[in-house]
Amino acid sequence: MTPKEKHDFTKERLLNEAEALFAQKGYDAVSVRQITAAAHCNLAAVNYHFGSKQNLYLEVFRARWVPRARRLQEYFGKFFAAQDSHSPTTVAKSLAEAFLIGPLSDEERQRHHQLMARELGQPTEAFELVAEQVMRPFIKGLAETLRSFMPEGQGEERLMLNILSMFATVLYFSFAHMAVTRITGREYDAAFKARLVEHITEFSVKGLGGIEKGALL
Amino acid sequence: MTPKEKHDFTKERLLNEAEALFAQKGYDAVSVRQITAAAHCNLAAVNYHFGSKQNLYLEVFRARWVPRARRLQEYFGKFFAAQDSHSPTTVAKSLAEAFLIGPLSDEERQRHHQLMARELGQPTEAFELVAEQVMRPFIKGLAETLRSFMPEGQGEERLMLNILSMFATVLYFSFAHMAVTRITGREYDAAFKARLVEHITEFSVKGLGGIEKGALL
DNA sequence: GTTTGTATCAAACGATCGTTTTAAAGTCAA
DNA sequence: TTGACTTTAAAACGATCGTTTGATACAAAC
Repeated sequence: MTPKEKHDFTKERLLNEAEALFAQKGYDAVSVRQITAAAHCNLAAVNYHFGSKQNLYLEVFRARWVPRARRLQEYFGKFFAAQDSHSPTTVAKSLAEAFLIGPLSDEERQRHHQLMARELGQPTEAFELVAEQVMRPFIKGLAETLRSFMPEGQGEERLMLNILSMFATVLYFSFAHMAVTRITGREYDAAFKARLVEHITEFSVKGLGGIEKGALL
Repeated sequence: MTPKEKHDFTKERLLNEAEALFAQKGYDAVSVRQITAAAHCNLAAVNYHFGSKQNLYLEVFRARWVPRARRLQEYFGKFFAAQDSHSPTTVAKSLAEAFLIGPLSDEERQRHHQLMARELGQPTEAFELVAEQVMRPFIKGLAETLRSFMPEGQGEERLMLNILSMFATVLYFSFAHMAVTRITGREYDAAFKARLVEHITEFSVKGLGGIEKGALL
């Protein structure tokens, strides 16, 4: 194994372990020593490869979180396009499907949403990255899609609130995974996740459906 | 000022400042020195009055969070009782009203929801306290109220999911305050908060309304 | 006036933090 | 084989962490 390959592997192991630990415990609760121990490398590796702990955190978003978010958005796009009809309901269903089942493993999904939730509650420099490169374009696209189902020039703000509420619900059932399990007594097996998709779709339809052409109010 | 009074004041200042800092930055990101500096008392005061930093955190929930949650629930109960008719819609409206406007100052509300969000994402011993003493009884009461509007013996799980989704939405718009402002460009003034209550009520009605007797599906 | 108990204080404890240094091990080109 | 360069390693840096100690101030009890 060449040094360059070893280098790359070490760097990637650090990114993986760092992301898992940051998602699980938060930035301050994780030490560089924990990360390097989990990645089976030397303590100094973080500062050698990333310059600082803070920059490793940012790189986790640049190299892991943002690409994964793009994969999620792609999955959503394809799932939505595959629906035989398009309406606010199918938008909601596709979103729930992508974010709660989708292409990610359970562990990956929870990492993803926990990191997002931490940045939502206490934005750092990483939030700028995520907001500009991922959230804004995706929300903009969603809004354009949904706008075609509503009367013209009406309720741009309402549209935004509904989109945010959908994300809120989806995010909640991922990042509060453990708490939901403890409150409801239900495990997150395939059946329950499918049930959640159904629920979130239905729950979201009113907000979106209220802006559907000719929908009953 | 007697020692006992001085003691009490110090202890309460510690609880106040600790809660604010824990909510704002999280447990690990706050040092005992920061807390005692903010409370204008000696470093040793935390261990003298509370035994440890960890126990101070727990005491924040016992002495501050839980009582405030009870005030919120009382406010909800009175607001709901004051409605001239009762339906899933008025339940949703009362919840949004209590949690987004209600009896709390903006700062208090954000503290409250940020602490809750942190425990939801990463439950500690404090979550047991909150779940048993606050969440379970409140959710149980809500479920009983809502059950009277739905067909018998149907959708107990659906009821739970809808209640959780309502809390998810309400929580989101409080704890992600800063992020929502940066994404939407809207400040959380009185007008926007009233708009949020209206939105959340409407957004939640489908899930709850779907179980309303004779509701249109 | 002495004792008792409570609260606060400065100071220091050992442990751990993020980071830096210095040396060693390795590959690759010349 | 030499020299340049990249990566890993052990050790130590100063700073800060949560906690403990011992002294001091002071009101209340006797």
